[in-house]
Amino acid sequence: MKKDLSAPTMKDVAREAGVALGTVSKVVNGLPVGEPYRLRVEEAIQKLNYQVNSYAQGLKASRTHTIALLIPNTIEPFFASLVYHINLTLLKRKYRMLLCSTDADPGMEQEYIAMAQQNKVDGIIGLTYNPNLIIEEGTPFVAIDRSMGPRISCVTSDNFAGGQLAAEKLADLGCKNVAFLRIGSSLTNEPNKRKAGFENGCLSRELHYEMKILNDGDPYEEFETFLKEHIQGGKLSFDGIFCVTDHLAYRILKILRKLGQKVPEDVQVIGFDGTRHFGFQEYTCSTIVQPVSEIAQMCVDLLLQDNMPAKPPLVCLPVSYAYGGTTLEEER
Amino acid sequence: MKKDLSAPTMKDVAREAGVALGTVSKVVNGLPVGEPYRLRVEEAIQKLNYQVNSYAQGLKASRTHTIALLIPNTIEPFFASLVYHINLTLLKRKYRMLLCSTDADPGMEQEYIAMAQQNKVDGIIGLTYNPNLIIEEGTPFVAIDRSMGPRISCVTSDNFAGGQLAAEKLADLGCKNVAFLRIGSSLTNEPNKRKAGFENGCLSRELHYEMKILNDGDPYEEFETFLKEHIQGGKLSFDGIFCVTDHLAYRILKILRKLGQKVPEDVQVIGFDGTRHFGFQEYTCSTIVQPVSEIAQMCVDLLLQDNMPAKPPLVCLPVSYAYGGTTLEEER
DNA sequence: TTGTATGCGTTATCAT
DNA sequence: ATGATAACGCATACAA
Repeated sequence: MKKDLSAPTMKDVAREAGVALGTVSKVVNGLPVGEPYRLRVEEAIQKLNYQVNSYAQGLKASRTHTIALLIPNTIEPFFASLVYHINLTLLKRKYRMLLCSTDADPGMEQEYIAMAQQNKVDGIIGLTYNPNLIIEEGTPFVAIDRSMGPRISCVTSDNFAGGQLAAEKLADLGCKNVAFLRIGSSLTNEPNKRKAGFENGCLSRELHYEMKILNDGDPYEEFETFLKEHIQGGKLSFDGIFCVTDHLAYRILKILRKLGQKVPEDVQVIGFDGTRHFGFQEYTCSTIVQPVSEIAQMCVDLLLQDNMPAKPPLVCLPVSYAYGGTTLEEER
Repeated sequence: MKKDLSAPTMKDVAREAGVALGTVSKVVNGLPVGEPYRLRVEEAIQKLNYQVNSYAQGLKASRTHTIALLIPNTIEPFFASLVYHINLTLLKRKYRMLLCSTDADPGMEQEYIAMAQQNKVDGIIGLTYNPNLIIEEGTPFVAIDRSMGPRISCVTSDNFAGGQLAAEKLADLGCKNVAFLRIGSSLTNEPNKRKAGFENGCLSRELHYEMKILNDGDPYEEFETFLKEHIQGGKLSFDGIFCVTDHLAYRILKILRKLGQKVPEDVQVIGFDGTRHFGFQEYTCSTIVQPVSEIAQMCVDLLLQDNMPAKPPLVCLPVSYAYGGTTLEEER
């Protein structure tokens, strides 16, 4: 018996089965083939433990059944969840995922794109921060949370509606004077619309509001200072706070605790994202939940263009409110 | 000018630069080439925006610079952190990562291995649960947290030492009667040694302990029952609890709160993993921290066998204790 | 040192 | 329907 140092190839299978190379290829790809032939080939495949070589396939067909996902990291809950759901969606379609964790570094993002292109991926899904990212004409690309020009679809939550919903919820829950807190990149991106939505919601419900907006790198202490300034005789003038992310809400909750404010009795807090403890447990705070699974599905659908009408420039998916302990319970 | 529907190849570059194919190959791979040639080739590469085709490379060289990572999901913090750090380590070595999220499903794990093999990965890193996982002889494999036979290296934290450390910490912090709580798969794996380590630590410090061990699927309520049974007149008989993971600790903390027990005043709690809020914030509880970055590095080193002596069957990396609010502060 | 030729494993286009 | 043969883009042994 011959020891195979390398894996068996179609040629080996063909020889074993006593048929021609082309026949084996057809069997492997499920093309019509005479029944007796098919049987013999399948037998040979079993016997030799043959597996197709995706690299040879990809070289020939220039379709690799692989996509690249560019994401800042896999650790922050929202990103982690995106990765998980995109992976799941791809798996159903028998696609592989090349994970590209970029740390939100513009240079790294660009490098990873080059890598993906060299790797002949069938497409790229990217949650990126580089405003000047160069994507070659021929590479299908779907962006998450950031519009990147007309050629590229962008998938995102309905951030405006989410902000609005937060305002309405706070109003429904009895708030009279609320605050919007934000920290994040100064780049224009879709999540920025949460602010406008919130303002809109406050206006339509005649809810008084103030805003405190920081940029990445600004010290969180400014929030503490801001809140302190609004405390008179131990009482915070706000009875509701909308934080642009659950992550921020977490930090604000800590500050509030430190300042002796009770949540939700003294002040109610709503975050954004739908982050859960340990991924699958309770919400970390009352929150506007992003439809991560739907976002994942939409990205993949758009990228692979199955039964997709055209290439919509911007797809906004509906968000929902979830109680997470930092608001008063719904009256019912 | 010819419109390229497909990307330029080495042949195009060679023609553009007026040199032979082989010369271009050498330039691309950094092999010695006459300076004037090199210049012209590099110019042509710039001009045509040439990129190597990894698939052609891989087919020829049967090295793909790609590894597959099998992991249950990317959502639970410990897994998410592993993915992140492994990705980082691979990037430094210019390796790509095929992410395989298995949901800890034995069938899926096996399928993903076949996929990885078809994709000619240079190796696989796997945190898997299938006790009968079949890995072909020729595929380099490094396991995390589970020994998989003599041929395969396993990388893990020093779980035994971690358990022991937890016991010692509790003793140092004044505990007299402690409990060990565990839930998880009944499969034998490395983290199971936490129990033995804890027992050992208790014994050597003459610390009285009890255990409550559940298996996956058992209802968490049993922990609540267990704890209730140990409350006499509102007072819990345990003054320290070691939970096998931070995740479990989180749930136990909720139960303790419900039962009116104050942490850390009435009872101190130590978890395992080193989970942080939102990935980068404070620890979710006082905990035994796994050296995730080192684990990642070790896995990759072992897999790629650079300056690695032999193939050690089991590598245990040192853990450390971190204060996270659920124990009394260290006296100093 | 540079150029040429062959083959990697597959698919697809042909005749048969 | 089946079988031979030519690409796919690159690396490399070998000839120049």
